[in-house]
Amino acid sequence: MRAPYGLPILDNCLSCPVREDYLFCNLPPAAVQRLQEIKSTAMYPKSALLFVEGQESRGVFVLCAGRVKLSTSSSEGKTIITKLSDAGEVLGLSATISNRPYEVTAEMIEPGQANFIARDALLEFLREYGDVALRVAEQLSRNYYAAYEGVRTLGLTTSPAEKLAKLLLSWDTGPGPANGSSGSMPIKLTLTHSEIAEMIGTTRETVSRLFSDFKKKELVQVKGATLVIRDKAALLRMVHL
Amino acid sequence: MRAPYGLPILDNCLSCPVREDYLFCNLPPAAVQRLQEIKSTAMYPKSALLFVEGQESRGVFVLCAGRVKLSTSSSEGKTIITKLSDAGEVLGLSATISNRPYEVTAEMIEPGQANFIARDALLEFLREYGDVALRVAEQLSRNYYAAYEGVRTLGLTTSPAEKLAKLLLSWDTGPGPANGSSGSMPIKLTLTHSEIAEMIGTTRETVSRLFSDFKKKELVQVKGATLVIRDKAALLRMVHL
DNA sequence: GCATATCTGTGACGAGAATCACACATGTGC
DNA sequence: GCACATGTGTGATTCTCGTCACAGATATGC
Repeated sequence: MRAPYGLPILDNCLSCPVREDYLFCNLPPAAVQRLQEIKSTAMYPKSALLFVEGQESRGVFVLCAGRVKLSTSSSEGKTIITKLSDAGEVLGLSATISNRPYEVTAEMIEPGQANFIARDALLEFLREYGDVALRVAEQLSRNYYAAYEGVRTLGLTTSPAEKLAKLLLSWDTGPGPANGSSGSMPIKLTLTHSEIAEMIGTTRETVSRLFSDFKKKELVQVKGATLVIRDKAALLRMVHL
Repeated sequence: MRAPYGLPILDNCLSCPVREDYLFCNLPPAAVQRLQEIKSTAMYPKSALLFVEGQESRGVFVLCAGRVKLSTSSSEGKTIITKLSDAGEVLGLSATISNRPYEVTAEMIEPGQANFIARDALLEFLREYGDVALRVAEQLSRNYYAAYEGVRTLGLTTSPAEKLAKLLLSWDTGPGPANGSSGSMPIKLTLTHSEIAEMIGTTRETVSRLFSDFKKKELVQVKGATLVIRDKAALLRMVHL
């Protein structure tokens, strides 16, 4: 097995490297064995498409390494990014389970690796391991809540400034929720301004201007692709959800 | 048993008056019997609240008669209506199943009747009747798709005019999808302009002006609380999703 | 049927974001 | 290291839509 795109192949890709509460984690050994049999692993370069909006759903992808952006577009070419997914997440689940076309497009934003599980094999697997089916229900419920949060953000937020503040805060992996004060961990900016605009439903220029504003007001600090939140409290004050 | 609010009590409230594909329809007799035992029925006047956003979830409501609006608000008082529910629908399912607080507020917009099923009884019932649990998963998936559609509408639609056109079309129960021509069934307007504004994320004044525009352009015709779509094709042309 | 509350229509005005245009910076591949 | 593609910053301009204000129209309750 080759390892294209300069990445080592991960053999333990289903062994839940990050968190313990992912869909296929902590399963009985027999189930894990079965999963290993029905999955197929592939490497993907940056900007590879795992699946495309409207395409007949074939199965689910379990992301092992790399990051994925999920997006949807109007016929007029306007695009919104609905979610960024990290290693461990399962993509295409709702569409596969309910046998509808993929509702979003999944594109790698950095090179990575994913396991594919075809629908038929997955359904059979779920029939065999009932408790995993329950996990699927929970995951679907999480999907719903995530989409619902999107509705709240898009529907209740007035200004692009507020949306950007909310987005930056959602990226913040600070020292804990109770710490409303200033400093925070640096954030690696993997998205372009255009993509950020697509996440908050505004234009690229507006995002540029907002970053200028935020820097001027010393809310954030940007150095290359690294962003540091300097005044988390002020950002929180901007968000009225 | 009294019948307040001038409405007769519906005894066959779980017998699926409208469609056959609702959650608790076409169940085996034993399951129906069990449901009858664990449900409790109540009448509600207009603007009664079945449950409130943020409130600890107690169980689900099966709407028998009347209509309900589901909404969520920001701390600043801005409100969006996420959905209007009709008789037959199950309210509060996601929150109850995943044991989270209700994510929306459910308010009667006309007097009606609903069956309440407490969480514990529901979960026990689902454990006993596994195929109903599957139906629940399907319903959750539908909830997800509905919320996802909301994201698309709010995120990809540019103008309030387009959103209103889309909303009116969604209310249209015309002679079939293939008929893109003019005439359509009259629509009973149950919402105020303020509420319509809350559905499409704009202001009351803008909705008023849009209706004026639409009337002037002979897209629609309004007489009292009755709205008729006169030029469906033109409305469709306005919607670019 | 009258009084009061709620809803609707419209004008004037201004803030703020989209659009267009272009210069400059930063990558990326060869 | 150079050329080209991609990304970023910023001005000038336009225009939509939110806000405020108020008058008239409908409901609603007593």
